Amino acid sequence: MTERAGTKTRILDSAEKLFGERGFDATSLRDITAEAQVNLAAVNYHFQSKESLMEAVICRRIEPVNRRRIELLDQAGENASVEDILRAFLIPVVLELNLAGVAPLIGRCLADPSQFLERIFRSQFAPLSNRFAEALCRALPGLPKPEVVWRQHFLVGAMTHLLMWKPYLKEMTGGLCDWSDREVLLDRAVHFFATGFRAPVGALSAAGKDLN
Amino acid sequence: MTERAGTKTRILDSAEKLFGERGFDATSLRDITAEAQVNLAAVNYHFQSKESLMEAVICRRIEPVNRRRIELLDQAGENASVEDILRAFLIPVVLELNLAGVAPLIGRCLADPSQFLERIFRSQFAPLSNRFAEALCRALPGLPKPEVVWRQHFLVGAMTHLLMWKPYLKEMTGGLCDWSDREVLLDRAVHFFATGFRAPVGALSAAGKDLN
DNA sequence: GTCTATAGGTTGATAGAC
DNA sequence: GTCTATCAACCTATAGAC
Repeated sequence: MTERAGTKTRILDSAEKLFGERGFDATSLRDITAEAQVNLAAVNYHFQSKESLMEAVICRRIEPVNRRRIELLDQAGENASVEDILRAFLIPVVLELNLAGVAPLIGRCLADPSQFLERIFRSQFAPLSNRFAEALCRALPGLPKPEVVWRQHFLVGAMTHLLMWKPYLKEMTGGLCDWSDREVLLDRAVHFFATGFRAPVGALSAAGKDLN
Repeated sequence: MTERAGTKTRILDSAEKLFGERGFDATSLRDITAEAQVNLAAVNYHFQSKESLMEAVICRRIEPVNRRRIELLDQAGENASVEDILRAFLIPVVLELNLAGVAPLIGRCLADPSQFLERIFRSQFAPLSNRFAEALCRALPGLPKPEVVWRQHFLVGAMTHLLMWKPYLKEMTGGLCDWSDREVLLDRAVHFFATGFRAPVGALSAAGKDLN
């Protein structure tokens, strides 16, 4: 950390930062090498192509996050509550992600449907989603699987949005919301989504019309 | 509709389709003119620049959606329930959006934080968000405003994700989820988020640990 | 491993004929 | 309003010296 990092690492770090800030297509290899203060050709030496670099940048951050999620899910055991499951899913990104630039990057991956990112998604996220869907079905035996998967889709969307707009959130909300206390944010999200997940299926939304 | 639309309209239609499918940066003006079967120079004649075209494409779809949201919110009245408010927010996109290509486009706008789109966001979404935040605060008097805005952030994220991945959702979920019945999807989303919004604040998420 | 130089293609934008 | 032709800038990727 105190020493100047190697060329390969510096390329990954700069690419991570710029991909997260501007998106993949809007970031050129020249932007990256300028930021990393390395030669342009070094990118094609260490990585073969821009796509390979993108994949390396993404997997470097997503793999440990998803490994950790599975680890926490396993720790929660067979009888995990909805809260336990949601915490296992959210803690690695909301609480444990140390580098500020990583959040927007992961958000981009989930927010940019393209042929390339779909491939990444399938290999990195699909198995994870299945594991969590199973756990949620066990914790909520009254809920049909499609309902669980829909609600999981809502959860992933909210988490993605959270990550994507993290740098802009404070000014967007006039200072009302920010990421300064991650533990509170985690509790807030877990509480909100656990309540939603526990909503009994079948009740028409209009049913609440006369409740308040 | 039966007649061949004007050049300007065809450019807007094609740009809308391609921007939604591939994103803004990944779509070139040449892609658009090829799809629209018009000359490249026509873009710079009818619109001044690519950015102006983007703005025109976005505003053409978002303005009526947001106008309709306000209209439905006003119709719901002063004593609107959470469900009423959520329906006013979601109906114009989930139920009333007729063109298939519009959904991914709107998703992109909310999923691509950039200086340019932030400007669009501020002008198109910020006033709307404030109106809905006020309505939600009125419907949920026990909830502090920051909590309402956080939960609104979750809602917008889920809706964005819904729109973005609409074309891929069915295969992503192994056929479990799709947009074929929009009314059911609307009810599902309204019910889920209304339940979440009604969650009493202050309860620690861990409190649910022993509930099931 | 790192550099210079450059190939080969694409981009957004425009000038000027019709 | 619509076209052809073209510009200058940018891109990714690579060849080859050191």
